[in-house]
Amino acid sequence: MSWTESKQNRHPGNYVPKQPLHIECSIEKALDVIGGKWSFLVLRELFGGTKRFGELQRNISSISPKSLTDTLRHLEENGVLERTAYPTVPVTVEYTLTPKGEDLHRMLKEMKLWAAKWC
Amino acid sequence: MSWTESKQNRHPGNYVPKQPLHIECSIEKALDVIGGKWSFLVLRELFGGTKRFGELQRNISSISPKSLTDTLRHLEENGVLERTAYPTVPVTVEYTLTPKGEDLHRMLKEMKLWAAKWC
DNA sequence: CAGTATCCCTCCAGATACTG
DNA sequence: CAGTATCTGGAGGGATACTG
Repeated sequence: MSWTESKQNRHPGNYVPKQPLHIECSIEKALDVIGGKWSFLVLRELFGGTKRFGELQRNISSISPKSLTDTLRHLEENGVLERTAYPTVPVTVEYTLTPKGEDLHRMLKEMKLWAAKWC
Repeated sequence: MSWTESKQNRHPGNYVPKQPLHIECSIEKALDVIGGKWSFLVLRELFGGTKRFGELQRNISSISPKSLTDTLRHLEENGVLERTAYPTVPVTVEYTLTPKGEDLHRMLKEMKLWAAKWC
């Protein structure tokens, strides 16, 4: 998908950090996961438990199916959620946070605390 | 600046959250501050102390003056850094984190911890 | 030195329509 | 139901040249 590629290009290759590389790389990775336009809204839904495609689409009312798919794929590729398809007719698909995804809660909480304090 | 407006539009108005509004609004605000393409690289420079425009431009080697200006303005508008101009010839301008900006450190640390654990 | 001012162009987001 | 396919506008960002 183009999103992944473009996000990786967000900081052009000729930037050479002077401090240990893993610092900003890891921050960049975290931003890559939650920084997308819809990512944290989807994550927020899933913190409330497993959800299906249609539920997500309804709860995040202005999202298009394309954007939702893109977001879900991106989150899945990053291992923060899991997609499960059941061979019913019609098909049933569920999205659930992985432990890695659940663990994002601490990060988001800090963001919330910061904003609560300063905004 | 168009950036500010566009960022505020990132979540279209017709999305109506079902849980307390301040939760995702605050997360959104935090993301608005650090989520920009260059934001956290600039912030990272400033965590190391006050810097001048030219220093920032040199240290973040691939950034254009336009993008650097945009990023600095955006951060200034959000109150995380302060711009100080000294009437020397030629002009001297310094950028320093505000307490609000310094306080972002906790957030970024959590992001780093998450990535260190899972990536 | 620390920016503006333009131009240009890529490329993603959203809308819409369609389908296994 | 849970997505793809396709088209599109317009913002975002780089390059370059210029300036108080």
